Amino acid sequence: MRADARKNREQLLAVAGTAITEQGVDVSLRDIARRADVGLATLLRHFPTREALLDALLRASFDELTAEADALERASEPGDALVLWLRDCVAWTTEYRGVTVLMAAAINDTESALHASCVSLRAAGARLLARAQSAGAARTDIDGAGLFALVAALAWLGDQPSLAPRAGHLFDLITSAILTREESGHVEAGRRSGGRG
Amino acid sequence: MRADARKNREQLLAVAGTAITEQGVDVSLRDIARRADVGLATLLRHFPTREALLDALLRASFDELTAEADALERASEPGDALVLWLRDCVAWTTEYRGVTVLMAAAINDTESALHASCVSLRAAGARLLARAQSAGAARTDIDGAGLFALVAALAWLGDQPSLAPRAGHLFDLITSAILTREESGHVEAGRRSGGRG
DNA sequence: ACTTATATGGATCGCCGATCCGAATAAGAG
DNA sequence: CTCTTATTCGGATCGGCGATCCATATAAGT
Repeated sequence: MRADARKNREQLLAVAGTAITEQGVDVSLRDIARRADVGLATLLRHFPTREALLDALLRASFDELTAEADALERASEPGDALVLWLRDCVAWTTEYRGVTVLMAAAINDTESALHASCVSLRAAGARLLARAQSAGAARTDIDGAGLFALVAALAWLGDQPSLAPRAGHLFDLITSAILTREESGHVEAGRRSGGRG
Repeated sequence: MRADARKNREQLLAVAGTAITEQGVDVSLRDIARRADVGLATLLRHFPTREALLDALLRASFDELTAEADALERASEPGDALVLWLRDCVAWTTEYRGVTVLMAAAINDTESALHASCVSLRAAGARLLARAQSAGAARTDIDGAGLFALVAALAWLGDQPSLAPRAGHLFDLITSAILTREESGHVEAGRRSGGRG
């Protein structure tokens, strides 16, 4: 890639990060281009769609989340690991207002630039879930796709200003519904209705 | 109101109903105006915002839902009444793709034309919830606003094509988490994991 | 220094909702 | 039935959006 192209690309990503943090993922692409001292056409050449821009911007975060899932899978009790990871996923989305809707659209759209990242995330969650289920810590009538949907719904709640105040409480309600209290031996791991910051 | 104005208003509502059923609540207002053989300005004079149009279009449905809540409150077991009503609320939103987001925005926005309808709906749910809680059929760590948020999240799930297939199952999961199995006598009322079809 | 492949961004397109205002017209008075 | 008037209408226009085109500018290699 030519040097000026690389510079513009990086400048665009930096500006996009700021703009999206400030205004959410629906921020005007024209605005981002302006703030990056670049033409709209240049932005769109580097990132043909809003999803492509987001993918470039969030891939690191996605990787962190899946890496964290792996770490928790090795280090924590199955039930704990699952709930802690879900909590972090939901908390992460709050940094990027509106990203949940795009992810929900991307998970079944192989054309979307966000598709692969979303699939990876779902897979990471599915592993933690399966482990918890094997340990008898989570109910077995749910799978990775169901878990993804549940997390998406909770993340969406956090995105709606009027509903966000209840999001933490409803997170606890839903996660304790996932963590079985019937078959598991170590029930206490599931009763973490502490806080969620 | 002048006769031609009334006629246009009714024509607009009829066309809007069709268009929204076909394309969701984000359908172009210009499109609605065109299909109603009316200028865009005329549509916007009758309904200054998208919310105003929707309120006029959906008020009857809102009233039906609150009336149904009253009926269930008189006729059914507290737990049953709550869950049946919640199911109907979620099912209703599926007829108007995208309406959930607007309702979530309206519930705390006194300026929105949908505000009053949303508040009424929340109040109806709160009554059913309080009754179930008094009967020991529902957990007491949730209130009307929490219930509204939960229903909104479930409705939103149904709106996302990729997540909708899980919406029914997750509805059962969440409602059975609301219905307490600890303090209530008639547990069976809560185990309605039948269909949601 | 010159050539060439690459990258740029202004201009333009079709779309959106919001608003303005002269033209059309329904409704009431004489 | 005619005339007046207040109401309503809708074409035109505005600013903003993302998508696309293409003449210009420039980095990189000879």
